[in-house]
Amino acid sequence: MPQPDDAPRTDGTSTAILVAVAWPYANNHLHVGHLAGAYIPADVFARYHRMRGNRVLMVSGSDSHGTPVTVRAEEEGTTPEAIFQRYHESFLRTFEGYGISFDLFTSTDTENHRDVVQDIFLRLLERDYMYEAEQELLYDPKVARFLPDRYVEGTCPKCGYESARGDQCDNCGSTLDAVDLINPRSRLSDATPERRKTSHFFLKLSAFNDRLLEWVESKEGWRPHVKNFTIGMLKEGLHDRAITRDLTWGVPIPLEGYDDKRIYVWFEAVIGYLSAAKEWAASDLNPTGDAEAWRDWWQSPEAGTYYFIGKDNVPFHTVIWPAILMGYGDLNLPTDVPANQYLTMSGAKASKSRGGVVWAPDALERYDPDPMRYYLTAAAPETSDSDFTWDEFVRRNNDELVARWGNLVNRVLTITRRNFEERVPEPPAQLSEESTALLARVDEAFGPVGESFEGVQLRRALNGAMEVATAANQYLDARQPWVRVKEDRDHAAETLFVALNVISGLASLLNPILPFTSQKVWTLLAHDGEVQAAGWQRTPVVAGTTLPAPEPLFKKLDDSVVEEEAARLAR
RNA sequence: GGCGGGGUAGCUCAGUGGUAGAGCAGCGGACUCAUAAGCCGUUGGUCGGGAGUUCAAAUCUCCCCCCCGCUACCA
Repeated sequence: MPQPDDAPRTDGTSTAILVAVAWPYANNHLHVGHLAGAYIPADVFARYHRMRGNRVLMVSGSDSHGTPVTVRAEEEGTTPEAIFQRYHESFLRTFEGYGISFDLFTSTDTENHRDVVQDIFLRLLERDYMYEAEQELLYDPKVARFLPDRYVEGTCPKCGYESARGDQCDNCGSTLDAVDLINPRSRLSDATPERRKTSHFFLKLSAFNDRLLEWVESKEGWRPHVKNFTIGMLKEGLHDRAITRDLTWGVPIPLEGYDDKRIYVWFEAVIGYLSAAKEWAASDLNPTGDAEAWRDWWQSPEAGTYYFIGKDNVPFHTVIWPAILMGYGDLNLPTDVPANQYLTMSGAKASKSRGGVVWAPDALERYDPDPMRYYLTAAAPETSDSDFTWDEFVRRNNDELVARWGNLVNRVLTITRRNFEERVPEPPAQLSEESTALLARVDEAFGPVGESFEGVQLRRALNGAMEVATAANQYLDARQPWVRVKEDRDHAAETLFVALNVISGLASLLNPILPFTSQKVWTLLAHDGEVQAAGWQRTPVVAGTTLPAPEPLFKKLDDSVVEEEAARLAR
């Protein structure tokens, strides 16, 4: 059977890698925090594995269901479908613009997803991992809807704070139960909520507690905050959770007599990873035409499955989703969940609801995707919250991309073309020691840089590649080809030949992070095809090749950008 | 409150037992091919505080202080 990804391999093996990325909630545009937290790391990881010749399937989709979508629709006097559709399209444009290379970006609003969810629901019910039970919840009679705890406000029974939310008091920090609030009122209508009994399906999470704990404790290499947080949760003990709600917008329950209830998003959305893989396999996007191809990623024991999410999503991916998978059976559990922490905006937490957000589509109107990808990778919140500042963006763009890397390419190509009839010069039969050492340096970098990408230590990978660019600049300064070309042409020829080869290696090393400009470098070196298809290795630059005229890879940004963006943020 | 992450040079951060590191900023220098970019040298830290283990601790243990997040019927 032909493989969906037939890129060359460097080590003779090809592994199925599922790159599963958080499902954005379709109630607003994406901001740079989303890009840094999930989409860019996922894409960098996926592109690296494609270069390695692995079969990558990268999927996600819009989360179309949920109370906020419904509420927003009512505010705007439109339908949840219309809200979801608007932002789904925005997401697709954003991904295209930033080069986020999904194999499929679908949504939870598909028949396929409904079928997959209902299949899982029924099997878990059949296996006694679900049960029906009655519970008492708050109901808003004015809008005729049961209220999530968050949508109830009232006086905190512990501290007397008058605007406590149903789930937690912002004043004293206590965790609350909405039915305990004094003078409760609905945030949807200001009506006084009433208690009503309602029946729901519960997922028996408690049944998976021990298995989950054993599984997580066996995981090596997980980020400390992900692993420790999960273990802590499991040691405290899981409680069963209702997975249905009294709603009409969502996946219907596949049983008679539940027309006014829906399967709730937190159970249903994570299933999207599986339904998206199935949708992809059955679609024209799958070059093999084999609708069962999804099994390569979900059932093969050699496959790797990686989930790129923000830290607020950790419990759903390290506890609930694995529990569902265990209950259903015969499906791979997550290999790793490299959740990122938060990206703050000049010190403040990025938030869709509050201001101070850099919107992803907006930023792309003023800046190129690669500098954004570079900065958001270099400053990614991998181990702790990190801060986005325009000052740092401008500095990294100017000092690192323009001055160190872009200028390296530009200066080498310019000197070469001017002095060697626009061709790659012929090196001597025997390279000097320093030339051999530099070529070895770039070739050997593929090892550790690759390992860093595999371990989702993207900042480390980026630094590993950029150090090679520094070494190349040092080499050039030491050998001064612009001087030697006048007195010892062979010496300069060797220098430039080696430098061009190092640049070729760097284009590949940086391609996962900088796909647009790496391809540009590829073209400037007169290589054929795509850098990605050349594999995870340096592609030799051949003497005698005619080189096209270079043009700058990156634009230098003026410091005034910092004030302009600050003014924009303040609006 | 509980749990988790973090507190290392002016700034952003790397570094999990063996004589404190990078980039930027600052200072000095040589060069001039290149988007006035690149290169060399250099100033600068009692590694949050305290105690302990060890021949040796930023790195392990305990206590304390500070910042951030999570606390699952919001996703």
